[in-house]
Amino acid sequence: MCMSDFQTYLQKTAQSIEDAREELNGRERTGPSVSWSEYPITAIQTEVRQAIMSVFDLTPDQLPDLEIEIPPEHIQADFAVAMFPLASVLRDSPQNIAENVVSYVYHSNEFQYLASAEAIQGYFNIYLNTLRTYQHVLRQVLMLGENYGVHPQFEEQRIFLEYSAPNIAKPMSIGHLRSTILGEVLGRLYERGGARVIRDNHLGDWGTQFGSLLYVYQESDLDLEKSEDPIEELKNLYVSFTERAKEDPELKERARKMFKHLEEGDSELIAMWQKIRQLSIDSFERVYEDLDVNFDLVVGESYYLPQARHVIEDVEEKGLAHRGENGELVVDSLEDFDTFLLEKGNGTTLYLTRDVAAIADRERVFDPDKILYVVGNEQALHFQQLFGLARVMDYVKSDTDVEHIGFGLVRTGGKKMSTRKGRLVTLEDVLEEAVNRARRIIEEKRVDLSDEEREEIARQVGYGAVIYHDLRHVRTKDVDFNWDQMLSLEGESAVYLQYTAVRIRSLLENLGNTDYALNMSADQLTLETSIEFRLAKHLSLYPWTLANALNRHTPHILCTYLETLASLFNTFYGSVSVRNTPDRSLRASRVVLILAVFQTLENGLDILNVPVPDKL
RNA sequence: GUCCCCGUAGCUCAACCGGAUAGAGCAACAGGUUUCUAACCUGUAGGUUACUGGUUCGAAUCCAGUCGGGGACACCA
Repeated sequence: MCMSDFQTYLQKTAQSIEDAREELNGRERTGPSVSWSEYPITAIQTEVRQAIMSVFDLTPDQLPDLEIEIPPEHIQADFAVAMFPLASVLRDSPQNIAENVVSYVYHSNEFQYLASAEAIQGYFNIYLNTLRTYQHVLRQVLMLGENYGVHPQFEEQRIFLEYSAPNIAKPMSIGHLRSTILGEVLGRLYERGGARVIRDNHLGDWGTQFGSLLYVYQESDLDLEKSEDPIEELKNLYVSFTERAKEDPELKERARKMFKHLEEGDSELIAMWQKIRQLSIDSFERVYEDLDVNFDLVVGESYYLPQARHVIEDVEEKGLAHRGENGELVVDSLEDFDTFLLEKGNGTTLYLTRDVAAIADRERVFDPDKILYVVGNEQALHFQQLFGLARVMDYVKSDTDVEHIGFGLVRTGGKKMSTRKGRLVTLEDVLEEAVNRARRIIEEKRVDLSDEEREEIARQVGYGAVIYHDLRHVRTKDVDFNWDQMLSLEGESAVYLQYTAVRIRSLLENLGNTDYALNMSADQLTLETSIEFRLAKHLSLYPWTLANALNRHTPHILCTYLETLASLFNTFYGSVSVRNTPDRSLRASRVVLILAVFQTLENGLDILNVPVPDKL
């Protein structure tokens, strides 16, 4: 009977997993399907390939991958393609090849977008039909609206995405933000790529640390019911324990024993554990709600305890492991890395044991095409061991991609943050400070607004700053935590993008009714300045940017893209007055342009989970 | 000790994962608003890509070594 509480918990969790599976299977799709061929940028690429194939009489198979590049500033051309990969195929110099293609384009009238071209240093540089490109790009953006950028890269695939994964009984640190935000954004990127994503918050709710915690908690006079901030109190208990354990190694042993009792199902300990777990989940929920982060599944490590026992049996049975001198189970070395433990000497499970069980369960239940883990780089070895063992045990199919999407540490004072060592910046503190800083500025700038309006804006700007700071850096590099830098509200920051979006919205309001612009057909669109064309050209690259960010699992590519878009728009804004454009059709065209910019900016910010305020 | 990641302008970062004269923001300097939001725009200045060698048509990017910083390594997660 003593296991009954835990059994009930296991059953309820199993049911929630089953519900998620049903929901996933029933999920129609995450959005409409948009094929690559609908995008002008793809059509441009096709024309380039067509030209090359015609000139040299090649079949598509013979054509190497030719990427369309954006030429450096001193080159006038709109796009460029390097001919170097063709040189070995055609046994000719890149420059000659480029010249041949240029001459073909010059004499041909079969192209819609390619207007002219030039050959420079082995590059095939193309000049687009400005007007037609402008018209088609803008039309496409407005036609697809919030679906502009959707592409079929991972059409119909199932992606199992683990992220956030905070440890219970501790406040979320600024380090958890990286996993939480990266995971959320990657999920959204996959959905734009046509995938069905299952988001799993893999709670750290089991392990020897709870032996430690339950030990000090029992000893203390802390009353969780009456505490105002139970999580903070529990963290303090935990920190005090690790400090004492440093002096007194005996304490560690007691913690391990306590954990053993927990794993054996001691009903009193289970009850305490459940209470602490629920309190933690409640406190996490507040943060997730604030950040607009949503999970399909919240399953902790604890759920996999029974399955982890089976893993231990299976591995032993397969003869992949041996017992060490204290009875611990040692997995023999796999591939490139050394031996590692799967069971402790006292018969309890490890993080890795439960993770192996978890990956097997995910494969079995969800049959995913990919299983992705958004977890810090410092756990790289753990995932090597996990994936290695899961493969040899056939817990994952050979055609299932498993990948550790690692990210750099958030360091404080040049060192790793650590709860135990008291070097911790909590996420809630950071978000609060961010909102405070934003509030101070908005109170100065917009005395005309009500307190409620300013509070809402401060929240959106503050949260946006924190989220964006994390996203705009290359994922794998470490970042040093710095208040001023993280909460900077100028230059390359979320507020620049938010400001630009609000500026466009305000501009549109100022122009009154713009329905006439929406009703324009593509061939009525016209342009006058080079900045208008540069904007449209940049808009055309948005779908590729999404695919690129997705393939490399690096949202910062999208950040850079949006910053360029905003910068181009602000240049346009500074040099052209839409309202005072005398020519009616040119004015209407400009309205279409800014609508398209706004739409793309909004689509991108939505993926990055950065809110767009009404005013600023 | 072994393994992994990183080193780019004074500072914080990019460089589409081998391509053309390495780009932005901040800070500095010089300008711009009686006109659609100046949290903005325009311009100037700032570099031996830590160092040394190698690979090739071509290197910040790949390889080797050196220096410097960070991280992971059996009963934490």
